[in-house]
Amino acid sequence: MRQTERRRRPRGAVRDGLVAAGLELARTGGPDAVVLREATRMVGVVPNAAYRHFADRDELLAAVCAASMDELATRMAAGVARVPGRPGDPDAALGRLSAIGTAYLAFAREEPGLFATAFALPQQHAYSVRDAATGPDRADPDPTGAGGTGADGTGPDRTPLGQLRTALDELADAGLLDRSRRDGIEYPVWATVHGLAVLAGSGPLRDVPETARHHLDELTLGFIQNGLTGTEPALPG
Amino acid sequence: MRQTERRRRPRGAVRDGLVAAGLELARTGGPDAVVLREATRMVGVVPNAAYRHFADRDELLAAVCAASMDELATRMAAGVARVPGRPGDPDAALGRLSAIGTAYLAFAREEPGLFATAFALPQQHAYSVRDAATGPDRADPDPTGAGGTGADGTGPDRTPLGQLRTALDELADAGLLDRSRRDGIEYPVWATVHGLAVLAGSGPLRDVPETARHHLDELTLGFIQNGLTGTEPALPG
DNA sequence: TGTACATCAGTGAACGCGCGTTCACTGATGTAC
DNA sequence: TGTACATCAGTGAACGCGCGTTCACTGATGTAC
Repeated sequence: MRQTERRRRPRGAVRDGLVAAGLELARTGGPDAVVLREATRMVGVVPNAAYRHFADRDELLAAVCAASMDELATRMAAGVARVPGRPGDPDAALGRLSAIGTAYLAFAREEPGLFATAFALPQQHAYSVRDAATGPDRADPDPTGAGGTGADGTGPDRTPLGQLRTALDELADAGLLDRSRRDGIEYPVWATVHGLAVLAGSGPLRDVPETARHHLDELTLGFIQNGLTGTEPALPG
Repeated sequence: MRQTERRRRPRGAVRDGLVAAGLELARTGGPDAVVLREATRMVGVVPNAAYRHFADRDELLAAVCAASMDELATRMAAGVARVPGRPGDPDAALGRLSAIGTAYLAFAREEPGLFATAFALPQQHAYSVRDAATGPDRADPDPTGAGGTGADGTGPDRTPLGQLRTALDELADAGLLDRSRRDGIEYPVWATVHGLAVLAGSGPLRDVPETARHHLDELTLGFIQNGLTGTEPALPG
């Protein structure tokens, strides 16, 4: 590979490569590990070449954060899709809500670096999940929490919060969640799962052994279900 | 101040000063802002002087983390102490539990840097809350989550988790929390409050306006109370 | 009570490191006529 | 279809920065006799 190789890469390959490299760095060491020079090294390009594609390091980090969040959303969607049962079926509704929580916790445990990165908003450059989309269109995370189900013409809301809302709507449709309590309930539920993920991932509970960890997961998902429906969850197995 | 000033400081003053300086840095910018050289500058001492008191930067950070956690514990204890009512009184029990959550959320909101630092365990040097104690003795945070109320002869457990356990015990004593559900319930409750603190502090909900933030707080504390006692919390005001 | 000496806690100078970022450049690609 | 030229996307070299950390030192403090 001499100077003939200068422009062999297809359009956008370097940019995509930098984001992919940043994602690998984030996977290993979290957002702080997303080092611009290291990413260019991995792509096989000179450091300042990155500035053809990003204004600065923070903009690269924003892209990596968005990609991490997209990865989480994808895993959650896959977990939900794996649960059989028609909409309106109470068991299916409970199963899908549980799948959402389980996928969230599994991602945090299996990919702690990416999980931390997904929620590490860069200082300067806001990012939307849309930026990370490889598929068609996505909606913004609605950070104001104003509410609604995201049916604003941009397609289903694939963000974690959007998927949670969908599951809670289904729970209400199935008659398991009182309608009067539906409004805004996604935030306490989200907080509970997120809190456990953080405490057990990088927080004071990070050293609990795996069996106890699983127990905490079930205890917490059970607490949520009880808080929503007033019923204890069925014991698995 | 010439060379005569060389050893004017009382014993331990530099070490304490470094931790205090680190705490101020953490208050402003979180754990990453705890820069050894900057702390020595604030104390008015040459950079390598820090190595008389700490093995390396990480050990300084550990002390600052412990001090941050202690600050949180102190605020929680103060909030609980402000609630009147004898032990066993149901209203008082609910009030103290609520005070714990409120103090936790208030600390996260008012001191985001310290809150992040309290939960940013340094890589190498584990810390215990005992390290940060200015008063007599304290118990360790029991990171294994094995359980128990911490009555192991080391005095009352002032850690956040310990205080939460005390409040939940009182709730059970008052008959508001079913004894069969008491065991381990502190973890889902902790996770819920912690999750909201993180999401609203540095997470995707960090830009919600203050009134909505308060609404989220009440919604979440209400979710917890409902999950524990099966009763909706009384509306304030 | 006074002296000798070990220890403690600071100074001064320097190090290597890797980072983000800027500058002037050059060759390859795509477009207009 | 062929040529002229603007733009794009890379190179090469260098910068200043502040960091954590190490070394040899020195003066002040506390202790033993």
